[in-house]
Amino acid sequence: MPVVQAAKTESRPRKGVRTRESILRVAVDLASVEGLEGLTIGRLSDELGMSKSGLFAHFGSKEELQLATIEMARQIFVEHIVRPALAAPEGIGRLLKLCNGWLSHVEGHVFKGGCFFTAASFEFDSRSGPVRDAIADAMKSWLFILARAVEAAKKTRHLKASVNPEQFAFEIYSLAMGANWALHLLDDKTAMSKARLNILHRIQEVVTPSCPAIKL
Amino acid sequence: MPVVQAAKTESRPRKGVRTRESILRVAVDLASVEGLEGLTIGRLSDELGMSKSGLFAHFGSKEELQLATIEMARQIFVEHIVRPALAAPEGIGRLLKLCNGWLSHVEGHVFKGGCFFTAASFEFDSRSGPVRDAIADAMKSWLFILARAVEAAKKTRHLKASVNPEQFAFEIYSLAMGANWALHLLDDKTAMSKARLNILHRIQEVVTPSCPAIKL
DNA sequence: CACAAAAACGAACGTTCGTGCTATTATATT
DNA sequence: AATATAATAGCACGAACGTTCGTTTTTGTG
Repeated sequence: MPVVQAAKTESRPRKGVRTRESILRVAVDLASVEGLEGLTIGRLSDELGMSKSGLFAHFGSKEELQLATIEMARQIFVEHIVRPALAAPEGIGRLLKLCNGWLSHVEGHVFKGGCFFTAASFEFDSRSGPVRDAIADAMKSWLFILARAVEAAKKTRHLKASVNPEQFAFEIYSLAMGANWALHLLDDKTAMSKARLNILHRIQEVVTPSCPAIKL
Repeated sequence: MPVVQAAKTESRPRKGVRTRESILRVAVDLASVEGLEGLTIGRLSDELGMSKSGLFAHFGSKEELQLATIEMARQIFVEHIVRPALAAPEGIGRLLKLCNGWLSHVEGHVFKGGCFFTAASFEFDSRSGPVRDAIADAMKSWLFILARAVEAAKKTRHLKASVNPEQFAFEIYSLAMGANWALHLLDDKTAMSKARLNILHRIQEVVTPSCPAIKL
């Protein structure tokens, strides 16, 4: 009587989940360039040198593939931007690290085509369904993390008590999105440093006298 | 001997150009929702109750259709946002009218799916070719108009001399894009009024004492 | 090693994509 | 009203889409 074995701790994952993961890593990059709709099963299987049907079996539908791709992008994002920032102690330092991490990941090479979620946001913002919801969810989480960092920086008396965390997080993120836009669409190499100045300036407006010197 | 007749002034345009225009009006709305790649000739011809081939003949290729759609969107944008603002005299008033016009067109119904160009920007920002170039061109024009309005407001002594027009225009536009994003993806009804406050606040930072009271 | 389960494949489905043709209908001008 | 031209429709194409199926290969385990 064959029984599904509960995953042993530390044991090498089954072949299936390993391929699934490698598929999704490529899918994320492909989608960040071509969009989540432009992400095609045929194109993806070509890229990986495997058959369409073999790949397809891992997901069962295109929508499932899209959702899994979003989830993978989310993990990569957390790994590269959120987790490193959480290493810093709460306060202005962590907030700056979040901002800088986000800006770096846009110019850097975490995703091939700039920020995965920004692209996905504008692709699905006028649609409905599970994919759009998943993107919106991820974005709300990110804004929440940013807002919580602002709130914490208020608690450590680095930021003025008058600051509205959600509002402020949103402002900062808007400036960051603008930088992503200018860098990729307008090919403006100076966009990132300008954005760093913009954000720094905006933060500087609301720091308390007791806040240590900041830079990005 | 058939000769191509130069368009008589004030004469009703040929049937061809009339249908072409009505096609493009629908195309703009469709593309603002489904994206410029999602804009499909079959879907578009269905929407208009005409044949694929008949519609196709107007453009000769999908890329031409995309380019024409962008051009039409540009005209609509100018008509609804730029031209009304140019009615106001140079200075802070015109700048505010530009900002307000843009924000209104996002919540309003100029394009079905929010700002056409913002969506197109993020769809094509990692690609290359004529379509991407056309979008980038349109965006540069818009930023230029915005920056020129800032510059003019400096000349009229409404804004401080220290303001960098390009940089400032970019900041304002980033905040506006953020509002578009929050409204449509996060379905945040308060996004627009928040954005108005954000932008107003940012402008207020750089007005001169001689500048009249401003509001958005 | 044997053998069941999992994973990958190859071929084909019906549909839609963009794009050519040719024929027919509508328009505009003499 | 006749006629040349412009506009549209009809049909077909090859390719790619997402998806299904039955078969074969690979993998992990007793």
